[in-house]
Amino acid sequence: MLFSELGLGPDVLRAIEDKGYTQPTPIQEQAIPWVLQGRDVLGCAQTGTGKTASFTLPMIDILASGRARARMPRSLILEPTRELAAQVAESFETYGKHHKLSMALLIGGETFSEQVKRLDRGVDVLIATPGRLIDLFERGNIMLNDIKVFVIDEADRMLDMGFIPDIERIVSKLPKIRQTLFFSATMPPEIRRLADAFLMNPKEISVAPPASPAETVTQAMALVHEVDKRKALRHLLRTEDVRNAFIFCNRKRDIDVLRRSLERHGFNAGALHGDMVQSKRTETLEAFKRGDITLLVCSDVAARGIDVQGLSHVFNFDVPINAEDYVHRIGRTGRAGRQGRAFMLATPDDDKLVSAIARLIKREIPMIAIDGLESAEFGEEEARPSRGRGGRGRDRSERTKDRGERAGREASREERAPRAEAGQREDRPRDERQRDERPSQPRESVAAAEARRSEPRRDRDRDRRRRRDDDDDDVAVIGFGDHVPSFMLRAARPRPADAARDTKAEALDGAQEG
DNA sequence: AAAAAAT
Repeated sequence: MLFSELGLGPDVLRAIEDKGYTQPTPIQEQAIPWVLQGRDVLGCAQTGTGKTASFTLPMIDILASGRARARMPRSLILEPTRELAAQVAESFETYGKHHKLSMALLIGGETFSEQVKRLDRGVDVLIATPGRLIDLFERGNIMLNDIKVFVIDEADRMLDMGFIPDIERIVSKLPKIRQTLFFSATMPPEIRRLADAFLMNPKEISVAPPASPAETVTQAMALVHEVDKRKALRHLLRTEDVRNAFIFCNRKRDIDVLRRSLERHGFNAGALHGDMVQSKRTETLEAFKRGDITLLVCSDVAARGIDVQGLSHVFNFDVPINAEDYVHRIGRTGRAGRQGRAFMLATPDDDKLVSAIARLIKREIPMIAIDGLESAEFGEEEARPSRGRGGRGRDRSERTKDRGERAGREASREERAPRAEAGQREDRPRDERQRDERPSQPRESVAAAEARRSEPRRDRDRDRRRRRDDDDDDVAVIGFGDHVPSFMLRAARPRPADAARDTKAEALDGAQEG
């Protein structure tokens, strides 16, 4: 089957040809003729199947043959993330280059004024993430009365992200008579219900997931101790022939730490996650696509759908919490028939997550050893320097139990005479002991006291992590020994209330407060 | 054990 047989107009075909494509993918082959006929489509397809072009190509054709009324937008595409929205906009630009269609990319994190200006000039296509679209609509900047083609992309992910109420609101502003294209990688009952509500007599299309990563991506996993992860990663980066790679972390706060660590060791790394300002996100992704940056340390914002041509490697610095995310992450490489390689660093604690992944992909991930690193074993206790005492030599259930009991002890102590149980204090880390030297506050409820107590502890841990990163990677800092720096006994950013209390406490020097 | 999205 060729693109030229699908009923697309000559200008779109020319753009496709310019791009060097002749054969449509299965989803394009199945969807395009129906979309051109004006039918609603319910498409079950993952990213990487050529789904985006399956709606942009016919939409360009439809829009080209129609006319805008009072310059109102005639089509709307909703995407779950800003990067995906930007990618769809690129697709419109690529395939619509022989047309005079105008579009607006309406995503958060960018200034309103540019988007509003564009809307005022009149656009044919809106490509948006839900939040910004609603915002602009409520400010009266968008008319949705003339939307003829509406696309919901990645519906299951929208569901995961809690966007469904937003989508329902948006749909309620659209004309009842319209064409709706609805795409989802999976069809759980809630998604099916949603589709029933939004679509009219849809043509259902389902394509096999893209060649499962198992076939085009060579996978491997190293089992290492938490403290050795960065070293293990560096070893892989040096021994593998890495052209460019995504390095996935589970937590945003770990991303920049890892990026800096890589940079210190001479790697060319950027970062991408949802807490960065949008301009930086865009800039970084562009630099990565150009090859100015070769390593991109990222969160799952980049796990799905982001298409970087010819990505050679994916590294899972952390084992993903959801098994499906593993498939999405490694699916960034080995695309379009190319070979890709995916490595994962697991720690002894990741036992269950790794088996869940193996179950999902129906195969074991081959285990490799890293030269010069002691390899770890599943089920082995993992040293947790950042937790202070109680990490080594005891298993997790014991530790958890201990923490629970300790919390209980402290709570009851708070209720009774706070200083009475000196004997038990030796069980606790020194910094906590010292905290107790402060005057107690009898009127504070137990819950409030616990909340107050746990807050500085979080800040302490954060500081400790920062310190570790400044140290040489190979040196694990375990606890503080006998010295507790005074700043550790305060919150890192004292709120005015805390500060006041602390000063007061010092002044009273142990006296009881009323 | 997390991340994604409006400000």
